[in-house]
Amino acid sequence: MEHRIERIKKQLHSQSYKLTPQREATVRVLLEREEDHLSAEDVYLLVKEKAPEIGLATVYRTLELLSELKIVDKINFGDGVSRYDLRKEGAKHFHHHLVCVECGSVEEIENDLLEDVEKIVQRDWGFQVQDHRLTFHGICKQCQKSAVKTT
Amino acid sequence: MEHRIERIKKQLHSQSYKLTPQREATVRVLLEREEDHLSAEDVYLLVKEKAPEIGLATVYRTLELLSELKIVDKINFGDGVSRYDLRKEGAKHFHHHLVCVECGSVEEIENDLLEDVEKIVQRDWGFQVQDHRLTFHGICKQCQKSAVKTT
DNA sequence: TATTAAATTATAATTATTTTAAATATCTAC
DNA sequence: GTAGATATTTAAAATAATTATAATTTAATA
Repeated sequence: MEHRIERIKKQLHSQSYKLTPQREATVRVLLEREEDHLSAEDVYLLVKEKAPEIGLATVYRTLELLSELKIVDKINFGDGVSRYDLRKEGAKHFHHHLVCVECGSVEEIENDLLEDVEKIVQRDWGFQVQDHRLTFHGICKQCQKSAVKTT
Repeated sequence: MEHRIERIKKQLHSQSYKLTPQREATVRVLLEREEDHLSAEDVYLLVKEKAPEIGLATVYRTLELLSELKIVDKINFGDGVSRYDLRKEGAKHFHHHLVCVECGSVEEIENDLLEDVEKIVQRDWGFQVQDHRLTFHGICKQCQKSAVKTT
């Protein structure tokens, strides 16, 4: 954890941004809840536990900054709020998501399943791919099981 | 065009929804601008030309309804507004998008590039895929050309 | 063509996010 | 260690997107 904070501190400094206590608290929340997909409001409430004086606008600004630096990815699952997802260390690509339309759970897929597809896009459409967003909507394992039970 | 409106009318009636002039005007705008990715506001302004008395809330409700009936797909490119994209007739899957980070243009890919990937997700993650959202971010053909020129 | 449930209008309310200006704090260089 | 320049935060207000409300109107059916 401390190691990752140090790294982020360096990333900020290299662009002459400062690591303020508010920013550090925000990053810590993101690290602690790495598996989740928190909205700005969610992050705000959690950061408030560490740094009660922080304002919501600061959280928004911090998340925006981390997003620019590619430390977090901003995603939207269509529910009206932006969510922020920490990039895995050393990950070349943004990971994919499985959103269950029954229970709303969100699972992550680390494997890069799009290598071939990106090659095709590059070759056949002449589009120089930099990043992607891939989300599947469907029924998760758990909900499939429950559906069988109740049938 | 008239044929597609008729079909949509039947789809509405089959769920006991009415095809009001406002809804028809909205659908016509979507048909006329099939290649675009209009926001609710965009649609509203265009519909107003045909039906000046329409309210923005009605446009939102209509788009929401069309979305439920799978006549349009609601997408979000991360710019804070939802966009509405007419489903191609007979398309089994939602098409993909290429968003240029330089000029903001959005290109559509009709081909289903995810068949294999969906099989893998189904098999290895036990996730029953119903739909997907795939967007690539990068540099479009035109912007690549201009970049070469200015270098 | 009268009926009835569904839909629309206009307005207000919510929710998410961003901006502003004044006050404060971080990091660098000394 | 500390001053100073600059970045950052705070708090509040503004903006933007979307949804809800209640009264009025209208589309489709019999």
